[in-house]
Amino acid sequence: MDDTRWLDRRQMAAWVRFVAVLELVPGVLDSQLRRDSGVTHFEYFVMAELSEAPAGTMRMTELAGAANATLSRLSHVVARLEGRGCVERSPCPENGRATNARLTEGGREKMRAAAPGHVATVRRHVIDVLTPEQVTQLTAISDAILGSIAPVGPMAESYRRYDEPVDESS
Amino acid sequence: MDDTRWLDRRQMAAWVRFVAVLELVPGVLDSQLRRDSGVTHFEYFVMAELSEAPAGTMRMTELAGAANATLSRLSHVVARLEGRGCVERSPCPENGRATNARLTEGGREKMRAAAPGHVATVRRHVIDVLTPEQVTQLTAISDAILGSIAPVGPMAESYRRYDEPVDESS
DNA sequence: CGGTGTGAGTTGAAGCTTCAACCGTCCCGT
DNA sequence: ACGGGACGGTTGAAGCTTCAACTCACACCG
Repeated sequence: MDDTRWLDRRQMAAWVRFVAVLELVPGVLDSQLRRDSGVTHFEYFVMAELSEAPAGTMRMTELAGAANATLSRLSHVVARLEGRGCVERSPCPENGRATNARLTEGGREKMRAAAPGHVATVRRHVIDVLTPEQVTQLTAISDAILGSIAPVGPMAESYRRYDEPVDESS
Repeated sequence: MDDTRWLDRRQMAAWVRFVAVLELVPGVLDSQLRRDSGVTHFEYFVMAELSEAPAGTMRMTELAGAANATLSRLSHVVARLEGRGCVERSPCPENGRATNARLTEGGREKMRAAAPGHVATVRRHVIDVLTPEQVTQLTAISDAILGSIAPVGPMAESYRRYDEPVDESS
């Protein structure tokens, strides 16, 4: 009847902590950004992706992939950002059903203002509390987890963006 | 002016993936549980904590700590669970301002039904895609991150619950 | 052409979380 | 004994995400 393979102690130890991280970290990121810059972490991340794209422009679907979000969620968020003048939408000339989102100068300015505080938060709570080896381990662990979630997802490639130009293992 | 220490390539590689994990994993947990058992992951987790407490009972504040949530969020969720007959609330006899939450038999039944599918999901997307060493690494990494978020939080201790020894008494 | 199907986005409602204000209880100093 | 805090919890509104339905455009088949 019950052939469930339950988690053993070591696995539970990892899982309860990981769940806590999943619950708490987003809140920390959000509250720092909202308090200091009036944006959510997701809004920030979306604008960050746009800011790295050529001409600050991306198709909605592509942007959704890059931001790990559904098209619906992205659509709502971009609508909000557009209302605040951070982003502009325009129909894609080549493809009548597609929409392009572009980061405005105002949006770029907001990013410049928000970035230092955000990076500091990321360091304080994640990067700087880990050893360099742990940072590497976190990359591998995240890759493994993501691989099981988005087997051949459209974004699989996009994570590699910051990988070592010259692959040298230690 | 700008003395921000930006993230280097290795750090960015870790961060973008970690952000993706933070965005995607909760959705996976939620949708499996909602589809198969009609509960959110947070509801499940709250009931799981209750189910391990003596008499299936905990004070709201204690439960909030165990579930990594604010009291407000917990209060809303427990109200929902109470409406569905999974949990019961009663004023704490010893302390007039405290409230006890207790898992009902119905709630316990729901847990029994939901647990196998949930554990399978946790394995499929997290535990089983990692090597045993990575599971250990994830524990340490999560601990480090949590330590920077809840410096001396009330829960700091509760994560240790599943640590090594078999010294569990009830 | 017309028809069916799929891709790209948008929208509105419903649900959950967050935020701030609030109420009752307990503790403590005077 | 009493008035101010602090503690424990609840509540309602506002905000964000999810879900399902819907629109419009391209594509391909006959």
